[in-house]
Amino acid sequence: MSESNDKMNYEDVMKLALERGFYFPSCEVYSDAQAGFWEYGPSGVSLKNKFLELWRRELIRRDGMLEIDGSQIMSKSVFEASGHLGNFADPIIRCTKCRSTFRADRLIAEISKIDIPESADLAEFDNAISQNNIKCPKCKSDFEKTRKFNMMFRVGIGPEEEEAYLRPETCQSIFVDFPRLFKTMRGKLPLGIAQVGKSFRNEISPRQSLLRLREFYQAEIEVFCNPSRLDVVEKFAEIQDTVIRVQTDSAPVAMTCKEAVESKVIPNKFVAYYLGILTEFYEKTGIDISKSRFRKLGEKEKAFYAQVAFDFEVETTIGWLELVACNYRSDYDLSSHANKSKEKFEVMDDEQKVLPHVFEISMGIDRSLYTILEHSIREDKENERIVLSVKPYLAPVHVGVLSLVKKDGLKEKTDEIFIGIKRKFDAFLDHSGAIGRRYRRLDEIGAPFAITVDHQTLEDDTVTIRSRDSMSQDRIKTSDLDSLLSKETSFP
RNA sequence: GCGGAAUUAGUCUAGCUCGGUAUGACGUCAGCUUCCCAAGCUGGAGGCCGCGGGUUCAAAUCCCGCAUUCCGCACCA
Repeated sequence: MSESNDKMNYEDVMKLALERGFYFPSCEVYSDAQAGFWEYGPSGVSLKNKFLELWRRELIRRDGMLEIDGSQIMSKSVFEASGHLGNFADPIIRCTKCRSTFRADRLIAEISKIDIPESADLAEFDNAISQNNIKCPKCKSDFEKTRKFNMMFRVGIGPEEEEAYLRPETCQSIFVDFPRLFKTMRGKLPLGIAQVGKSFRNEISPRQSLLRLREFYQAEIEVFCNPSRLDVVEKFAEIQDTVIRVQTDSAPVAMTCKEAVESKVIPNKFVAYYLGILTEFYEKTGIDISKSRFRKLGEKEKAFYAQVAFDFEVETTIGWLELVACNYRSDYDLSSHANKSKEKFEVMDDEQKVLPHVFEISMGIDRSLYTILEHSIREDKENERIVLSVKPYLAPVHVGVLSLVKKDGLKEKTDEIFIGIKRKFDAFLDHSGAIGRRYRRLDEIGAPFAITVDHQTLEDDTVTIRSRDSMSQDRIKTSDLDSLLSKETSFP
């Protein structure tokens, strides 16, 4: 890459997304469209599908995990057991005058130094506020009564509107399905169970398109393990020399997985193994790994169910973005569901009956796709073009099929070549306009190749194939197109 | 949710002060031209000016409400 190739920012990605069909606001023709909902267009869907195929290859198949597809609406009991009905709700207070909203527990703690657990009875907050004479910090007025704001979307099922919820994370189906899956799929610990799907959170202020949505995609992996065998990991050898970047305090430090375990930065080989294969996966997405870190979360930052937590974050032009939450959830989930449902969640491992612990790799797909776009898009000023230099196997379009000119039978020959490859590859046929313009369009959606039919094609059945990044062209036989494209666009 | 700014075609934008149904560019489509990198020529499509209400003979323009977007704050599993 020469120095004229400039990296681009959030605005540039947004513009590309709108103009080229990656993503755009949901319901935009109606004025009552709600914030926090976005649609993927054709280019976005194609990128997402390929990203998920890579995820399946690099994590699911590599580790022999099971993938399921659960319901998005789940019953009240699930979330009573999971703790989301109690803990996913914040006690909030609103000023009667300026209508500013605050977290009741945090404001009380800040002003009067009294710690009230956020799950406490609402009256406790009201009492503390009146006894300590707490007023709105902005306008000094009184507060309304404390109320709970739960970030789950409630839905009513059937004519009686039975209480149920849109899942706030996909993994709860994995936990409740675990006993059946372990039995019927002949499970053995450690066992990874994965799921891709939508989750729903009623965010107070959704922002920045794909980065904080109310309806979003997660790809979650829950690895069930025997907590006494966290350092007995045969596969560890595969990734012991893989370099990961870990940040425990001020700055990320690059180290191999082996070093991370030996220096106790990562608590055990089991966790290190998964952080290792996750890093290898993200390297293959084309995200710049030198701008990544596993940030170890402090006590206050961790989710209510997590014992140890690392966030996989990547630096972008709008700051560090959390792409994956890696949580060691211990037996929090399985024991909660066991207690609530009275089902047995213990399994046999090595002649020992255990209630498995869970290590979770909870990936935000939308944010990952944004980051891939931002790290791939560049302005090639020398050639006056925007190029999306994504990995060929992730490109929304693999190849453009162009006629140099429309006449003299070139159009027909081009159509014929297009028909020959369009089922196997994401190919885009284009006859209209100047050839340079057509190349530019393909550059913007990241098509790694363009094949062009010219007069010589009619004579010797060869075409030129142009590479997106170098703009250089080679002449090849049409009979070699299939094998060349297969090789160049295949997953690593 | 609070404060500030904004919202005009696929994208960017002029017009708003001082009311008379909208400007330009890029893009897009068709044709001509051109055998290789956003060229040129001709022609076309595309806007209830974010939504709703008010004032007025008349509203993109003035007033009110709402929504969305962006920037801060707060929140963020």
